[in-house]
Amino acid sequence: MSTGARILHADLDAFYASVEQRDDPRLRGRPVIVGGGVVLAASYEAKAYGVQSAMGGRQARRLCPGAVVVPPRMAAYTAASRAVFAIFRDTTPWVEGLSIDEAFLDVGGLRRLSGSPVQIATRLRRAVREQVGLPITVGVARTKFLAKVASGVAKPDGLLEVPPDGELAFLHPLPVERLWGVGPVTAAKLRARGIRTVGQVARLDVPALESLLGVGAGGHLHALAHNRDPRPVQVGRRRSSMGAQHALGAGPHSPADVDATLSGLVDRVARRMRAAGRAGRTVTLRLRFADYTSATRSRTLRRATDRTTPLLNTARSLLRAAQPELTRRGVTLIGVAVGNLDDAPVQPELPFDADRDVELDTAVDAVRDRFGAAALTRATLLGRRPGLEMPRLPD
DNA sequence: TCTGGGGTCCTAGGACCC
DNA sequence: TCTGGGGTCCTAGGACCC
Repeated sequence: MSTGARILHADLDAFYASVEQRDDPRLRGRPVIVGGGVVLAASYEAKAYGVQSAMGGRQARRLCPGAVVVPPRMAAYTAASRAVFAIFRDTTPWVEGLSIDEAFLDVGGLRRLSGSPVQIATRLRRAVREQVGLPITVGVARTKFLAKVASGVAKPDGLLEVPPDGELAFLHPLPVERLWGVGPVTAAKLRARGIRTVGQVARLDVPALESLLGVGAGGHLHALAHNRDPRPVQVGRRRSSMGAQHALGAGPHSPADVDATLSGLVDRVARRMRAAGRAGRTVTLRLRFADYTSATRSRTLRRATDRTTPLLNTARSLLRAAQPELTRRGVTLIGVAVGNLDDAPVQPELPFDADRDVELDTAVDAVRDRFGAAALTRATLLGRRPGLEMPRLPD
């Protein structure tokens, strides 16, 4: 068992923009911005001018007037992502996808077969370049967290290994913003205490960090600063929610307009769920108001569904309840997400399942014996266990 | 700096169960 | 009649990531 660096974090560089440059030679070497109203991705030539993801389009154009702005082509990005992930899975069966353009790979058991992790990473980068035509950066380390930090430091088109005996020397000089999980809010709180580097975080004790950031975040950050990250690479993770949202203009928007938008969103999500063979139980309505505050309203159904009608009815009912607030505060964004997605989407018809019946009967009897609860019916038990669907009830 | 669209994870209180 | 503790589920909000 190797305890050395064995985790790869592979991350495509400026993914959408790189696909555009690959497919249109005229864009190569030029600053490219993907997206219209907002920057979805910027090529490294554009980033040199200060253009960043999530930046407003107007500001981006001001920073980089020479940029070529292209609309997104999601189908092309999806196809490129599939090709790259095929190379990942060709490298090792232990692949944990994080998003459309990055993944963790555990190559710890492959030394004899494929060479050292750095050799494997080198070949992986070459394969992605030659077969898909895209630049990719790989971080190599003993933990997922450190591999992710390493790829961030090595970008773009780089490869960086953090050797196990050099972990803290690598980590501690870095600015806290490099830590995965430290965003603007946490960074500002730390900065207010004069804490700028990971090493400074590491010198704080847990109670100090917890009082500053809360119990969860404080403990988490303390562990990361000391490079404690026991999480294994997880294969076959599935998403737990699917959603769609749409930013409306400044408004005002009539209830009919909002409802039409809502219908379109629910329809889109429901179609995607059916295409993916997933069903869900929790419908969440997301709202953003004119002052950019936001709110969510959710309701959990008794049974999972992938049907448009019940999902839309639920979303509409949440919307109706929030209507006064919408009118008063002015709605600027509306979103719908379905969560609690089934783990077992392919649910064969269940005309009869003796094992389940016996299991339930036994459970009900045991509860009755112990609590003498005459009111405790089989139905209440079923209601508490949504995954368990009974085709028939006794009595 | 006036901000899209897709997600994950965490926290906290209340209801409810055992 | 009052009391205790552990656990899960639901809802809402928030931080963060790409």
